Amino acid sequence: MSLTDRLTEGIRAALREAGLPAVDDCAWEIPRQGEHGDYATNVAMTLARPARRPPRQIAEAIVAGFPRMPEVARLEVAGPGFVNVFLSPVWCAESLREVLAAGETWGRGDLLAAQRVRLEFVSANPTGPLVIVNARAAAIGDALARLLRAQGAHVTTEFYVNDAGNQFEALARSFEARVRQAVGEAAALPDSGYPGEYLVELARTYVTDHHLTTPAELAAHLAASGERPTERLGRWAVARIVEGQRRILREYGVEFDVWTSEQHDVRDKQLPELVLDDLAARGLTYERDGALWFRSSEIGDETADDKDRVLRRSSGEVTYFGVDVAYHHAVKFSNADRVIDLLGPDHHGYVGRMRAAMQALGHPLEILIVQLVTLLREGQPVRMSKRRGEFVLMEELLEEVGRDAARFTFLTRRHDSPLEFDLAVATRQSSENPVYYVQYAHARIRSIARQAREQGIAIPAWDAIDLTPLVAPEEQALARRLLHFPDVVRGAARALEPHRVAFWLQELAGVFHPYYKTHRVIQEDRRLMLARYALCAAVGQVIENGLALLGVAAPESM
RNA sequence: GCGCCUGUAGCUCAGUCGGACAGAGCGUCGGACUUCGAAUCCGAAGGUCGCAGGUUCGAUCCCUGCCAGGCGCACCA
Repeated sequence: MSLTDRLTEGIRAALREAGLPAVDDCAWEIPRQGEHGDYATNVAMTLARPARRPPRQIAEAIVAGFPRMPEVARLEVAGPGFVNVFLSPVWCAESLREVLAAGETWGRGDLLAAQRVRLEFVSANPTGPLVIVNARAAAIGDALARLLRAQGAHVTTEFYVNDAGNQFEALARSFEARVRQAVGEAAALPDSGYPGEYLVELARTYVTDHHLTTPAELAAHLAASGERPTERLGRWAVARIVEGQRRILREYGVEFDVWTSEQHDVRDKQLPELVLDDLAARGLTYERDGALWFRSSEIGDETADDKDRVLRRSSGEVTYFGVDVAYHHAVKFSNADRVIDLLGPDHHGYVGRMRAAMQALGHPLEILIVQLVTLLREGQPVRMSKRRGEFVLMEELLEEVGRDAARFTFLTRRHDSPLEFDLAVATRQSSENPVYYVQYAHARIRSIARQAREQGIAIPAWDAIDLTPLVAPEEQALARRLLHFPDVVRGAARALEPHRVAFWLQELAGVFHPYYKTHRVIQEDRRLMLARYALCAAVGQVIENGLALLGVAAPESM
């Protein structure tokens, strides 16, 4: 049971004692002002109406009837009726033992125990290299997976490769034109093609790999395969592009459990036809103008769609929407209790119909929109458009800014807030980036351990260390802050907001650095030294745990 | 026209379930290295929380309207 749970029990006991109405839960907040205590609750104010008594009077009764607990030094009534709790300094110092004993598990919880979660993110189209917004989605998605796992969830991460339909056709035809050009043939890009330079390079690789130098050789080569040339070339290009995306993500520290091919795993298995029949049997569709429509506008709550959507075109081809509905129903929800999709901002017009379809099928789909990244270089906007072939690659971001700094930067913003990212500024300031502030605190702590080893100082087991010398305000502040960590992780997991962890780590480092500056660990007073050593070890452990949740390294030295 | 997101310090952004005096980083200005790492620390300046109403003990937060910026509104994906 966590500290706040125990405090809530104390409140409930006090309410019983005073004959006041019971409460299920109790909102504990950490006051900004130190003089308002370590924890505060407004429970007396919320009880004022049902109990028909003034809030301050209720608060007085709570304070009078609160049971004695080793955690709590004293309580007081403040302001309009807050109950402020002051923790016992001795108990706070002792609580470090719990952090040290828990080690890398400190911060984990069971909020989502045994829950099966399917989490899809990035899922960039296989029409070119990954760009900045993909890096943002990857950082957020990966951190979410780690957060949910830390709360006991079984998470399956997925990258969905949209290698079918019109988009694939456009890519395949563009690539075919580039290959033909590469052997000297006069071939024009299709109107809706992709003009980017990368396809030119990829075509060059293709003809080199296959030892093709003339149009005649290319023609013979394509004829020999027996496949439709566009199809063959398109498949080859997609495989190469997806492999490139996977490689960059791996360098970024992001690995997916499942890579799904729309062509092989969905269309070839006839899932759309099966699910569309199922939808029709449930009366959720109708035919009009030769097409099959989904009754989006009639289904679901007020957040649902405002018009009906086509599932199967009059040509007989299933739409992207139809395929997606089928895949979510037949695969994702059949293997998971929760499905979370991270989508790009260009998809938010799509959310309504998808949510309506999932509601109709009884599936609680959760969709997070990762907002746009506006890329700047020296304050000037950089257009990101695959169609114009003018964009900044995720690979360049990793080279210029680095993996840890990039990930941390993305994780210090809410996912639904548009982000401005100035490459030049990020590069110039990289040594002052907040991520290094946090990492540096960790490296300093490890440095203390190295120093102790070099000086031959023996560190006993944590149990054998007396922690009562930790009475300085800075030491108490650090110990109390470490107690918050499990609550922070739980809150971030519940809200699906990893940025809370990133901000909290900066605050922790912001308390540690001044402490380090003014309080020496290694010193003559052995009792004090060991107590401080244990405190620093606990801080280092929590920084490591927090950074691990974000997929950022906790270096031994920098 | 309709829908979604956003509007908080010069810039980039936090602000939990409505709570006490509005927060950080960067930038600016002024200081601190013979002691475990100066990627650090100490101090200062910097605010009409877009605007106007409403709800209530209390609103940056919830509701309504307006203004501004971004994005989306296909038998595309």
